Amino acid sequence: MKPNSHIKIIIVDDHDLLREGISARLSDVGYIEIIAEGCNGQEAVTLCKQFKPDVLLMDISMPVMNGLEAAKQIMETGLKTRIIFLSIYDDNEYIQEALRIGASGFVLKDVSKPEMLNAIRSVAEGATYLGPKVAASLQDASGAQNDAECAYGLTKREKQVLALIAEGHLNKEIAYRLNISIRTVESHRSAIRDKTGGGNAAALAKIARELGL
Amino acid sequence: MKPNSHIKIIIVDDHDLLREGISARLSDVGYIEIIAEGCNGQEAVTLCKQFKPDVLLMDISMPVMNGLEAAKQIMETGLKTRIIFLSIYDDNEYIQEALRIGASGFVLKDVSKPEMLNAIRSVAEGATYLGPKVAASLQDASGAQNDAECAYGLTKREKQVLALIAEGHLNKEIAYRLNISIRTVESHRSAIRDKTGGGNAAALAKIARELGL
DNA sequence: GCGTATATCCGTATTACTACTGAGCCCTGT
DNA sequence: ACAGGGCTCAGTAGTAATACGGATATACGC
Repeated sequence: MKPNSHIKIIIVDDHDLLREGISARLSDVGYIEIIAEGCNGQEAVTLCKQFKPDVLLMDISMPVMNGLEAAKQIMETGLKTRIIFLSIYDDNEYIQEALRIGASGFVLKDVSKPEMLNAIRSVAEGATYLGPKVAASLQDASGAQNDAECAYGLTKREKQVLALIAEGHLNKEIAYRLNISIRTVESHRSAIRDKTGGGNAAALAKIARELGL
Repeated sequence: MKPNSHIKIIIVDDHDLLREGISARLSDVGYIEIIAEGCNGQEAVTLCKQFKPDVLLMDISMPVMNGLEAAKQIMETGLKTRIIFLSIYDDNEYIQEALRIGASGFVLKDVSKPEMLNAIRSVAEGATYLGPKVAASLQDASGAQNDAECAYGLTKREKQVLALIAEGHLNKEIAYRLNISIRTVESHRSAIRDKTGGGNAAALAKIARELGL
C-alpha cells in the first residue's frame, strides 16, 4: 500500500449514529474511500467478499453475527482485508481473542481522529495497531500476571517445584534436580495442591501455565 | 503526546553504521529529536534514566546486555519511555517475548522511512505498533499451530482426549465425558504417549499447550 | 475383497502419585 | 527466647496411571 494510493474501507457497526460519525470523519480524508457499510457480522462477511476492501472497521458486539465470528470467517476466505476492531470495551479477553483470530488493529470507540487515521494507515501498510488504552490494558494484564506469581501464597520452593512439575518431570527427577528427597517433593506437591486446589499433575501444569511458569 | 510536540528519542544499537543511518533518517523530521545514542543494553538503561526519552529505538542482540534484558529493567524503573525493538530477525519467540516484557513496537531493520515514522508516532501516542513483516510472522505462527494440531500423527479422538488430559481431568472423568470406558481412555492415553514421547500427565499437558490445546 | 487405521474394550503387574500423620532444623521477627 | 513459617524427611495406606499383553468392530482406500 503506497502512501498516495486509496485505502478502501468498509464500516460495520450496528449503531447507525456511530457508523455515520465514522463515515463523516473519514469522508474528507483524501486517501480514504468508504466503499460500503453494514450493520452486523453477516453483512461484514458478505460485503468483504463482494468489495474486497483494504480495511474493515468493525464493532465486536453486534446482532445476528458478532464481529469476532465474522472476522474468523473473513480470515478463512483468504482475502487480504485487514480488520480493525472498534470496541467500547478494553477487555483483555476480547483483545487477545481478536488478535488470535488475526485482527490487525484494535481501538476503542473514543479514539481521536488522528489516532484513527494512524491506525488505518498502519494496518493498510500491513502493520498491527493497538490503540493507547488497548495497549495499556494488555500491559495491565501482564502486570497482573506478575503479581499472580505470588498468588495462592506459594513459597519460592513450591513455585520451583511447581515449575518442574509443569515441565513434566517425575517426583524422582525433581528430587534429584533440587537435591532433596522424594518425600520432600511430595510434601511440596501436597502443599501446592492444598493451596491451589489443583488435582493431578496436568491440573497443576495448567495452574503453573496461568502463573507464567 | 500532542501531534505538534516533540518526540524525544534515544537510539541504541551496537552497529555504528546502522545507528548513524537511523539518526540521519530521523534528523530532518521536525517533530523528532534525537537526544542520545548508545551501543548496548546497559547504556540503554543508563541513558533512559538520565534523559527520560519518549521513545527508545533499540536493537535486541547487543553485547554486554541484550535489548530484552534492558527493556525489562527500563520497564521496572516506571519510566514512561516506550520501547521499539529494531531487529533483523522476525523470530516469533523474540517478538512475543518483547511484547510480554512490555515493548510498544517491533519493526525489522529493513523498515521504510514512512513506516518507521508511523511506528514512532504510534507508540509515542501510546499505541502498539508491529511492522508488516512482524505482524505477518506472528500470524504465520498461529497458522503453523493450526497445522501442528495434526502433528505427531494424533487422531481426532486422541487430540480430544489429550485436550481433556491437559485440562487436568482424570481418566475416569474423561471416560464419563466421552461416554467410553476408562480402559479406552487408557488406550488413547497410551497411544498419545507413544506418538508424542510424553511421559506423565504434566508432560502431556505441556505438549497439548504447544499444540494449542 | 483385503489390508490398514481407528476406535473400542479387557487382564495383570508395576510404578507413580495422593492422603493422612508426625517430626526435626533453620531463619526471622517480636 | 520464643513463635511461626518454611524446608526438610518419614510411615502407612490407598488410588491413579503406566507397561505389558490381547481382542473385536468399523470404516476407508486400493
